[in-house]
Amino acid sequence: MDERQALSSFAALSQETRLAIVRALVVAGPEGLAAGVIAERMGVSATNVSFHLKELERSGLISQRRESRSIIYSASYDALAGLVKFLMEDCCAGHPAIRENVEKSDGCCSPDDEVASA
Amino acid sequence: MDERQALSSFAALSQETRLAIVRALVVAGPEGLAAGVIAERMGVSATNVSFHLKELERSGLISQRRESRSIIYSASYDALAGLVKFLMEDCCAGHPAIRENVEKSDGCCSPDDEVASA
DNA sequence: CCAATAATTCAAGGAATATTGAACTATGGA
DNA sequence: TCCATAGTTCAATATTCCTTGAATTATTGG
Repeated sequence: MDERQALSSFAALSQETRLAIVRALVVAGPEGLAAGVIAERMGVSATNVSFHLKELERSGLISQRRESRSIIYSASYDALAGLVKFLMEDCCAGHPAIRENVEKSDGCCSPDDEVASA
Repeated sequence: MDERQALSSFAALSQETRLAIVRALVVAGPEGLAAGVIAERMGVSATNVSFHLKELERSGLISQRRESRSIIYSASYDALAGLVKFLMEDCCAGHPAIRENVEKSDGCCSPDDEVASA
């Protein structure tokens, strides 16, 4: 992930609706969600969700595919992982202690926990 | 780190000058850098750097202290670590594989490498 | 106290983003 | 073919963000 991409990703994630969309898509997994479903869940208009989805796609955080009448969006795990890495590298540049801090207090998921489901 | 803080942090990091400032401050360490030094390094006016520093402080990513005539800014490692964690949790919410991916390809710094310098 | 240094705040203009409704495109079924 | 469904694109407006120069505040040295 180069700086331009990171800047664009941060911008994409700095908007409430878009952050919520990314979260929903990450939870949804590779199957993704149709634009209409996303709009409904977020409580925004079709026009508006379309605008935000385009922004997210432009930054590379999500991708789309057509499936019959629907357009299905899904999270780009590579891009998300790349962004985390970018942030970590910036942190570590100064003080490795941060990295430790992140890993120690990680209440998210342990590496060997649910890997079977991937 | 709650959502509001994350949104604000992403917004702060989505601007070229501000991202460069954070990087410089992370490298500078706890001693930090004076506003004037930052302005000079970034090649922007005093007014402009002041604006961006205020934005960064508002989001909690940096903090300031006065030292004689200068105002010294330094990175908030806690906030940065919190942001990394926030992102990781969003990732992991869907697929733990991402976390593995981040850790595997991390060419940044190993936990027991430079910790002595902290 | 006065001048110099270091920075911030204010106000104004310009640029980029976000929101909305109307018009348009693509797909699938009767 | 015609219609309904699912989305997008367009154009206009509103809002927020960025930049700049001028004025202001805080600190130190003479």
